[in-house]
Amino acid sequence: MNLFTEMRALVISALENMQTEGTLPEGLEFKNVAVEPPRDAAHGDMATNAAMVLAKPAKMKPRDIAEALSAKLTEDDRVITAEVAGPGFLNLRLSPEAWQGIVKVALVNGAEYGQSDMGEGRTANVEYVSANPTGPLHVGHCRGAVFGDALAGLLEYAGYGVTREYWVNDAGAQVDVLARSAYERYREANGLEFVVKEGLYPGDYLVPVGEALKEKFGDGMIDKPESEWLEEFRDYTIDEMLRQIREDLALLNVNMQVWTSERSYYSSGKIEKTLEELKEMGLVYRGVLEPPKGKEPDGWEPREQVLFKATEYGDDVDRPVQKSDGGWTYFAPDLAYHYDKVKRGFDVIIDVFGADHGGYVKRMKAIVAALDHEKRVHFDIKLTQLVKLFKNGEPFKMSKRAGTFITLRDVLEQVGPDVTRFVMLTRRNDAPLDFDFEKVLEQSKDNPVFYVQYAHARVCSVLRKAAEAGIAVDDETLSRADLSQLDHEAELGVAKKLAEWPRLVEIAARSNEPHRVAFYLYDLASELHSLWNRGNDDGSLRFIQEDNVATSQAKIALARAVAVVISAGLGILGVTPAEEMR
RNA sequence: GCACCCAUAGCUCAGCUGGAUAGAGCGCUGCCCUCCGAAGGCAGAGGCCAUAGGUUCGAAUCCUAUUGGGUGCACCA
Repeated sequence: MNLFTEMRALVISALENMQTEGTLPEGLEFKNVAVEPPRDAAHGDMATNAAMVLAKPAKMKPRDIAEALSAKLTEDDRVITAEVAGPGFLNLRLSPEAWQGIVKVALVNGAEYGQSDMGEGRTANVEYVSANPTGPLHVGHCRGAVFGDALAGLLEYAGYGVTREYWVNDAGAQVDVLARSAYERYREANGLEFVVKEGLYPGDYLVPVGEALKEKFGDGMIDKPESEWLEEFRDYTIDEMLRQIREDLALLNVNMQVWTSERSYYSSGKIEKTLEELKEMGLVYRGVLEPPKGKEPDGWEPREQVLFKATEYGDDVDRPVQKSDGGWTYFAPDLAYHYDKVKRGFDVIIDVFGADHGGYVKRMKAIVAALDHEKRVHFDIKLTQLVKLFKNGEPFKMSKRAGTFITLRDVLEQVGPDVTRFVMLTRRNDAPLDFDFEKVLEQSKDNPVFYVQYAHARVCSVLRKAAEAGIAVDDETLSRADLSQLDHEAELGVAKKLAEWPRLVEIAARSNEPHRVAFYLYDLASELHSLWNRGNDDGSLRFIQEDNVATSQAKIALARAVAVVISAGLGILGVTPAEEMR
């Protein structure tokens, strides 16, 4: 239940009513009529722009429409006043009962309060992390992982059937490099000196791999040519890297449903098929690209390649799919993969990339635009900006050579998954994020993670205290409490915030912005803390009222409803709510 | 050179796909602990939303240009 959409429905039906009465002309479009919370609470509880939106098409003055509409709306029990204001806004003030009803709805529906049906059962594919399996995940991957996972959770909550997917770049030159790097560690495990070779991965994370390879092959591969060991070393090392990646993600509570292997595309013929189809559409040709102006790469020379006509769909240049030696470029499997996602029937496809891959957005969009023949798919790409690490306010420089390279696992071991996840979402995805190892663990009001967790824990504390005092506080009982006692403006304020929750979910889901959930939870927590603090001065605002079970239950119901929403919201973000703070 | 992202209080950032007098935290100023949790609370000051145009009833939000910052730019993934 969404009180805002209900009130919008009320406004629409009032407008239709006016049409049948002849006070408003027929044939108007109500699409842009909105009912929103006002920016300033002094303006009332909700505001509608109906009069302003309709004034022009109806050829009427906004105020005339607003006044007629006002008379209609106040006939409803829930609407106390509907005042015309400003350029033609209609400010609604709702009855206390309307807000008290929200508390009950939240308690009855529990974790489902706020769930939306805007997805209407449509399916969404969210691809994220997709880091190359050539090493452990680092903090940069972490943000993408958290963002993608929270976005997936958000879309689920909004009624989509969500697939979480990881694209494994297990093909191409990089994994051969990985195999050669593992080979050097294998030699080392066999007692030979380890030398850092140009172009190989020097990281010591391959040391155990080298040892495992020694277990497997003994010293038999030491002097063998590459052709004898490359394939087996590569497969083993990739598997091992993927195992670690899976493990790290699991520690972060990220669990992918589908892992799609790039290599499988090479053998399946999917790349050829996709290109064949594009060729039939006239979107593939042999040609020579112009060198980029202003910044000519070293050793540039004109070369004939097979190109995808990405410019046809908004890209800046056409993109090579086949190298001059006949091999596929990295772009070719991407083409086939995205076509595959389209063909798998998803209604929504989302790629989550790091900001350093921003240059790929246009070509990816070109792919989907070209291959989504029915123009059915909603395709979006979200970029996550860099994470800057700090320790006690001091910038923390990462360096592989100095051994200060921070892996995802380092972060999780120091900070834990809940804090990590929440902090990563306290900033818009396209804004850089500062992550301070000390500050994120600080237990103070300045730390949003703590602030939200604390609000939840406080409610749990009230429930425990009330139960000790012999007051029944199960949700069933609370939902039947006499909520009309929640008549104080501070209490209604909390209820009003709760009423915004379903609306917030839809806004966040529509824009694919899970950070909005985190900010909302902060605001909601703030409402609860504020009410709590007022209880310090004004005893009648405390949740537990001595010797008055009925009143206590009403007030506790409000608190519990807050906890229900915080819990649901944290659930979307993949964060466990705290029962108590220690 | 081109493309994409960004620019909002002294600082760090929100801002509802165009709504009213632009918000929060930190910092600053002033008050406040006999209290279901003061690891705080309440209040106040603080703004030309980078700049200049445009679109319209209405712009931080959309368009164009400019300035300043980040990222990326064929035969690597």
